[in-house]
Formats: sequence, structure tokens, C-alpha cells
Amino acid sequence: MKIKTRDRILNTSLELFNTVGEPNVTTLLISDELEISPGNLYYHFKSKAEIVNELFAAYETELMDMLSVPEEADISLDDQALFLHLVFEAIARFRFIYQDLVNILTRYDNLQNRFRRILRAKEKAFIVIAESLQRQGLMQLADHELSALCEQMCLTMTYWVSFESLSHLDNRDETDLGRGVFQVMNLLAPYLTGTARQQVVAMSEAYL
Amino acid sequence: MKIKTRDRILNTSLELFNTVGEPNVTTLLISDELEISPGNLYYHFKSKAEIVNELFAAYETELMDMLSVPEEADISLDDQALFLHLVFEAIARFRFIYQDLVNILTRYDNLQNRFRRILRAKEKAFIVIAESLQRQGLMQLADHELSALCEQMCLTMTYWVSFESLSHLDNRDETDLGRGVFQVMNLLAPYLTGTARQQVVAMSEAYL
DNA sequence: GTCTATAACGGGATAGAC
DNA sequence: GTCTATCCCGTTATAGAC
Repeated sequence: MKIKTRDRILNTSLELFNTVGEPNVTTLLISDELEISPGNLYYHFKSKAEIVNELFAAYETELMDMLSVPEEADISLDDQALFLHLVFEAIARFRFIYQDLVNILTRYDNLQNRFRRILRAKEKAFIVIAESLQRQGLMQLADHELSALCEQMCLTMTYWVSFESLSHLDNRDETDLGRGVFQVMNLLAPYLTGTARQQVVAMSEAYL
Repeated sequence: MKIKTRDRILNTSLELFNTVGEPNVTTLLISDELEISPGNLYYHFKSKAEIVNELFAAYETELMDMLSVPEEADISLDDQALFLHLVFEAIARFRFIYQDLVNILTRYDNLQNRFRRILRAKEKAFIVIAESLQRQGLMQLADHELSALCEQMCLTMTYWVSFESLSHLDNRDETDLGRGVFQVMNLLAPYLTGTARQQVVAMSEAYL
């Protein structure tokens, strides 16, 4: 059974947004790419903003789901690495949002608060994880150290994909998310106790 | 003696770019703000691109100067903090470039390679500094650890200002650069030996 | 649902008078 | 150097036929 036009529009838009940047993508370009008429596009979406909004919403629900980390569970380092990988994947899949953040957030201003909510959720998730590691005796940090660390992880998580595609724009458009995971885990490493630290170092060896 | 119109255009453009984002700033807005006619603006600059280019060039020379760190000198932690502060100041002053990086770099495509050159220079500077610290016996890192660390510092340096203004958009438009300096120094801290580490911790106390 | 116009608007840029 | 008027063009969005 064929994919609905509406969904094809969403898919192609996402693809184009990610590759050439949302501001550079006109509704005409989208319809051209799909080989449908601009009128047809506007039959399915009343505006370009609606397309952007719908894509953002998809990103939002996906990420918010992911970020609700259970408060009491014992989280292993492997769990964390997996968690990071999933989040990175989501960010990479919707990287157009990040590439022109301010621009997008100002032009579609209802997104501003929503994006910030997600950011806070991210930071919260890191804190929950870090606290779990502390409870398990894998590290010992003062409160202010911990919050600085979480902020740092959050920043890295937010910008890694952009940064990576910026420095190595050798156009292998598949950014290596694993390296991002490693980079964030590495922020944690020096604070971990003996064995746990070895474990992270071992993980990182894989990326050299 | 009065400031030349040409320079007033540059100043106001920079101001507007930083506050509302370069893509949202029309040539009309600039001339309005200056209370001159659009025609007058185009007498001084043949295009908006020329304005952007000139501002970028200013940023470029300023930063490239800063980043040429002497290879053999012994760099103290205080030196480094000062260095970071200066770079952060420059970035903040030209933050419009960073806020919509991909957008700007694609629309004015001669900027792309130049920006990347600056990025590489940044990373180089961090490596020179780190190696100086090693020579002074202030830390001991394997080569690959060192390069991961420098990359991390570079990333944080690049995005701190944007990240900060994003998370705390309480519109006190003066971002606290000191916190950025601290955040980068903090990346270094866990790798430093005893006294040096204390010194960084002490610096950081100032920001709590 | 899909098409072909075409309207409506905004932003960059130029012409020519002063 | 500065102004006013205007052109040009790309982009979003709509109207109406099929």
C-alpha cells in the first residue's frame, strides 16, 4: 500500500531541511522534489509553518518519552551509553532544528518555550543518572560539581552533532554518533572510581 | 568629530544581527534604525552580503590574532583563563555568526572555509596550551586523551555563549562570560595535579 | 487529491534628483 | 552623501478547474 502524500511531504521536508537547512527550503522546492504541484502541497498543509511544527512535534514527543528516566533505578554505564546513543540518534534525525536554532526559534516563536522545556528535561535526565551513579558508589561529587558536570554534558549533547558536521565537513553525511556518545561519557570518566573508570576508558578505546 | 556613516552602519548592523538574528534583519530595518534612507545604505555598501562580510572579517582578524599562542612559552592557568576570557568576549561580540551558523555559512558560502580555518586555529591553540601545561608537569595525559580534551574544550568554547543565552533567556542580554571561562577550565580540572587543581577549584568557587 | 494559474507580499537592489 | 521612487524577483499562499 502506498505512503500517503501527506507523509511523503513530511519525510521529504525533513530530509531537505536537514541537508540544505530549513530557511533555504522553499515550499516550491519541496513539491518539486516530490514531483507534485505546490497547490497540492498546500492542500495538505495550510502553511510551511505547519510542516515545521509537525516535524518539531514529532521530535518533541520522541525525545520527551526518552528523557523520562526512572528516578530510583540503578543505571549502569552501559545503560547510559545506550541512552545517549538513542538521544543522539533523535537529534541527528532532526538536526535541522539545531543547525539554525535561533533563526528557527524566532521565526516560529511558539517553538521557543517548547525547545527550552526539552532542554530542561535533558538536564534533569542527566541529573537523575548522575545521582544514580552516586548512589551506586561509582562516583562522589559535591552538589555544585555535579550540576556543572550535568550542564556540560547537556551542552555537549546539544551541539555535538552540529559541531561534528562542522569540523569534518567531508560530507560523509552520516556523522559518527558513537564518537558523540564517547565524548559525553568521557566527561564523566575522570570522576568515576577505579573499575567504573576503566570501563569507560575501555569503551573509548573503540574509537581511536 | 562625527562617526562616519559607513561605520555607523556596521555598528548598528552588528547590534541588530546579534539581537534579532541576521536573517531577520533587512536592509530597511538597518537604515530605519539609523534614520537614514535605504538608498544611502546602498551608497556605502553595494549589498547586505558586503556588510556581513566586513563584520565577519573583523571577527576573523581579531580572533586569528588572539589564537596565535607562542609555542614555547610557559602558560600559567591564569594566563589561560585570561586567554579564554578574551576569546569569549570576541565570540559574544559577534555572536550572530554562531546563532545561525549553518544558515550563515551556506548563504554566504565564502565564509565556510574561513570559519573552519578559525575553528582549526582554536583547536591548535588549545593543544599548544595543553602541551605547555604538560611540560610544566601540571598534568599528564596520553596523546589521545589530550586530543579528546582539546576537542571538548573547543566545542564548549564555540557554543557556550549560544547555549547560555538559550537556557537562561531571562533577557539579561549580558551573558556572564566568566561562567563560560569557568566551564572550560573545569574540563581541565580533573586532569590537573594537586596544587594546580586546587587553583582551578578556587577560581570556580567565585561562580557559585 | 491533484493540477495550473496567479495573487499578494516582502526584501534586495538601482536610478536619478538634490 | 543623502534622499525618494521604483523595479525586480523569489516565496508564500489562494482560486478554481479537473
